[in-house]
Amino acid sequence: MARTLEELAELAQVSRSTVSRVLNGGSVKAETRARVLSVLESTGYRPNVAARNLASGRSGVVGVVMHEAPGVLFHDPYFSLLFRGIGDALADQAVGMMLWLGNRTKEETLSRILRSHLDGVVVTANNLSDSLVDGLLASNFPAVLIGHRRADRTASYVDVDHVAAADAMTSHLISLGRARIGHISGPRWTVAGEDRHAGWLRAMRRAGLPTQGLTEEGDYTEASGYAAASSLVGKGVDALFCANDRTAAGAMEAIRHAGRRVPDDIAVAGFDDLEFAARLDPPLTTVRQGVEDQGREAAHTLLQLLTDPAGGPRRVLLPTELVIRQSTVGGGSAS
Amino acid sequence: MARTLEELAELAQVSRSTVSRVLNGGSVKAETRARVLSVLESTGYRPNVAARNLASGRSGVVGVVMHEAPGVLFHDPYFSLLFRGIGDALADQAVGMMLWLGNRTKEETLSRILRSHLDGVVVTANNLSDSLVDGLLASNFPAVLIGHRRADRTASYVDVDHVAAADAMTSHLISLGRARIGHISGPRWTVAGEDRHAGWLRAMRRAGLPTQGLTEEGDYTEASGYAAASSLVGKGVDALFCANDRTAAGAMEAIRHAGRRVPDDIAVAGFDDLEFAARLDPPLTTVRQGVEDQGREAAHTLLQLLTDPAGGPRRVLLPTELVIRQSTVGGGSAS
DNA sequence: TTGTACGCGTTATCAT
DNA sequence: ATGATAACGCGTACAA
Repeated sequence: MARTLEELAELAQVSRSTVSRVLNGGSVKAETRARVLSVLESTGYRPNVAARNLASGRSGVVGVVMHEAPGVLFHDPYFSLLFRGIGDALADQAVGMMLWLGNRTKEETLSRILRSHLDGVVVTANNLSDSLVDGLLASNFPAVLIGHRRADRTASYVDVDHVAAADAMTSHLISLGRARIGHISGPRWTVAGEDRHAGWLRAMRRAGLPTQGLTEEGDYTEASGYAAASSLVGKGVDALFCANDRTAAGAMEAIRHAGRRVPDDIAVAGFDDLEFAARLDPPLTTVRQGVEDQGREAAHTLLQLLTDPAGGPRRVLLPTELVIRQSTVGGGSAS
Repeated sequence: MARTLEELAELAQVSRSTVSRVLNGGSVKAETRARVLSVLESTGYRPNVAARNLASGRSGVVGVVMHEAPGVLFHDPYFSLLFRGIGDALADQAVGMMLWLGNRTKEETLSRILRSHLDGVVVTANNLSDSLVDGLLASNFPAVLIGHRRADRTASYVDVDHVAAADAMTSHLISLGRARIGHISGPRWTVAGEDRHAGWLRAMRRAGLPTQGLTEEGDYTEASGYAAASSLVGKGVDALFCANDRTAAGAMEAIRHAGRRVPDDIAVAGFDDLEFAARLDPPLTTVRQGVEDQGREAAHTLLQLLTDPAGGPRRVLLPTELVIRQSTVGGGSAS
């Protein structure tokens, strides 16, 4: 049960430095490396995090900032999945985290973070403009954004390509022969709201289809989906692409109440592929985005950023997947 | 902008050790202390966490274990509030945390925690028996439990006195002249389910009231409240004490559907005082427990435990508060 | 009461 | 490729 590099070195008949090198990827003769690795393995050595941090000038703790109202934060599976991904990845690398959940004002949170000796932060920010993000970036604090894009190219972020995914979904609807395809967007001051709308618009224009009057702005809730759909149904849409699954659920309800059928009269598509989407009647066609993966990836990206700061900003776009179900392709549903 | 003890020492014309002493509460001459403190203040010094941890043999990171299914974990405001409290308190003390949210099996989680060089853990465990808790305690790992009581006196925990609170609420109903008071409990293998039931039973027996056939076991959901209440209404209850607010909401629904009125025919009380409780019709009488405070207190307790391990296990019972609203005392509601 | 000196376990910079 | 050795910043016996 060797506890220190020193002891390992003795067991492997090498110096501390060599052991440290094999641990951190220095250049070591293959034979020596193998010997050290076997000792490493047999002793179940775990490096002392505090010592490592001290020597390398880090704190070993990164911040996780989700500055949201408690209701939003914990009612939306999006954040919960993000949490799992981030927490899991960090725990895996034995790095601690500090949570900043909006218990205070953004200014207060920002100044605390900057003083907190954190190595870096993972920040969720769904709004196009966010003072906390601005402040963080302005101070050159190592940060990885989730669900946030910026015009400039200085920020590191992890996201999905909302525009491309929305375009793909809209194209799917078009390929089914639908022509009056409405869109219920999220708030246009959010990244997802704006970008998914842009994707819809792009696909529609490319196909030469009308877009005028076919957009309603919602707020990601079932209620807003219901209201928006009620209005759009009156405008004779034959398909609805909704900004998220919850909105789509509300829209399907409205369509049903209007005496129309899904998908026969109006096809409906969502975004997220939350668990309930597959259990709707009919099951919802939607875009699957691996939220937990986004969290995990963001943590990894931050750790890389810290390991190699010279590498410049990292921009990671995770893939999405079209999940085609009966809400667009029919399939003998009785409803 | 002094960064190290050394620099501070120079500024204050004392030695490193003296500065360290005023920081950690050693004995220092008042005059000297004042001088050091003023330097401390003016420089905005922040100790290097890594160095401190290394010197004192800690890791500076504590675990937060909420081994629950994602649905439960993030749909229940209980956990979200706990999170805020714990995270806030830890961030305040500049200590990091590592999240263990049940991404793996309990065995895997346990073994990882034990190898993770964590200083201690805060664990939520609502079940009377939990293998993760057992394993943690068996290995003498510094731990503070939340919402978990144990027969033995070796564990540290933070909780509210469910029995006393349930007794108080039941007594409130009794004082209103109600005599056939039913109880819809949580699952009896949970601490809250068992203890709140015990409190109800205690109050009823003390008052010499009947309890036979007046209990139904629910599972904290609205649906179970509805079902249980439907059954109990048939048994002629004139009051219902429910294990939590959600159950109470379901119960009120059932009572209304049965053509009875709240509170005129049947008084209803809940437990938790979640946000929606006050907005029910009629507003719900319930027991307020400061969940966020429990989280904050648990974090503090753990830090104390780590600072002074000789102090033995800490047991903290936080106060609860009876919140009397119209669901028990009437008050001119038209419904 | 105060200061000196050593140790904590790594990483990083030198020689070799 | 490998091995000494010097930091890293703090706590703390021990000495004064």
